[in-house]
Amino acid sequence: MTTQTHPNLSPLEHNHSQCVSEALVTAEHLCVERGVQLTTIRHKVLELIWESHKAVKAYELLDRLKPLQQAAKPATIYRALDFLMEQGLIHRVESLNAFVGCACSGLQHEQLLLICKNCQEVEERSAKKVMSALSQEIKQAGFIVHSKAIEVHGICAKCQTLPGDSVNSGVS
Amino acid sequence: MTTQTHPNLSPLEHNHSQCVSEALVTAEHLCVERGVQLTTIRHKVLELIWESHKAVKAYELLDRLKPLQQAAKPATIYRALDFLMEQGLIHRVESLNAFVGCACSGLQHEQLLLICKNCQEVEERSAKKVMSALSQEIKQAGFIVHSKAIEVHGICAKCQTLPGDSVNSGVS
DNA sequence: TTTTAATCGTTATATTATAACGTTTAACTT
DNA sequence: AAGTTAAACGTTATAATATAACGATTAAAA
Repeated sequence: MTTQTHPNLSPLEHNHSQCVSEALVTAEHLCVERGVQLTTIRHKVLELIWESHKAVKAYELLDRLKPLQQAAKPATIYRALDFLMEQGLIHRVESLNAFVGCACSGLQHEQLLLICKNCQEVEERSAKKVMSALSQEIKQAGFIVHSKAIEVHGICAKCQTLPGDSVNSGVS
Repeated sequence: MTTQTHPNLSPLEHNHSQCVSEALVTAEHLCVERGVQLTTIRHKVLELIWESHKAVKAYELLDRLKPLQQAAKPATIYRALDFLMEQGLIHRVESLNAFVGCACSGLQHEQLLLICKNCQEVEERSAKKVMSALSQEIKQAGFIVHSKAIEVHGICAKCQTLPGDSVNSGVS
């Protein structure tokens, strides 16, 4: 297995610190390019989100931010999340009311999210064929798109190989 | 324009009472077939949801149920919604925390939802090509699906032809 | 008809998110 | 560099969404 990227997520199975630093460096560059401020708070929140590839809840982030930022309140987190979403640095997982780092920051941004019920990790896929079929369908409907959410829940490849949890089996 | 179905939604532009009664009759039949109880409360909630093709919030339903059901409390609504979702009689719109009647009840159930930001109506589409591309993509990822949510926000065809609201323009 | 399971009533509370307003900090203007 | 404006943040309060828990009632099964 390579250590370059996250072929199938999980801090244990890829070089996660590299994964994180890539994301942070990219975020820093993008914010400079765009003339927007990746403030200390925003940077910290982005780091916290990137601690794993799991979808993370706003109030969980708040709990984890408080030790680093005494004054942190719900608004602190939600403002940071709003900023990070506007900049395409994180995804909101609509079906979980949760958030996850975006590995494709700055590029094509609406992605297929594969959300594992067992390990909570979220895999992003650009799914080009899905996206083009979707664009066609939308065009046929005469609909003007503002945003898309394509979220699939189930069990990821990694968890399928694991024993127990009575977590396997499902519908295609 | 035909009065048979909802070619492009909105109670004003199709025979909505027929649309509703079809949905209710289908629901009643399905529940009998399945040996599950479409109780008075559940039936009322389903009717309320079908009052329009808009996505409707749980607490809005609660307010509208109260006059018909004195004892209604949040749990009353959420229990009914859970039942209706289990039976595939409604969709949960994940990106709005809201609910909408399902016109395809009992059939293939995971659909593309086109959600209009202007009129709040939700158009369901089976989008076969999208679904098959999605299945392929998921298979490639080695992922086992439990559920899918495919939600697109934007402006529906009908609202595009309307004046004002500075609601048009968007990305494909 | 007894037993069991499903549904509902009720109270309480957890979770998620936003509003509003004043203060501080950063960026822009001259 | 000083004054001006806009962005970000602190803070309090509260709105909106959702679930837990437990007893009472109703329906179904044995």
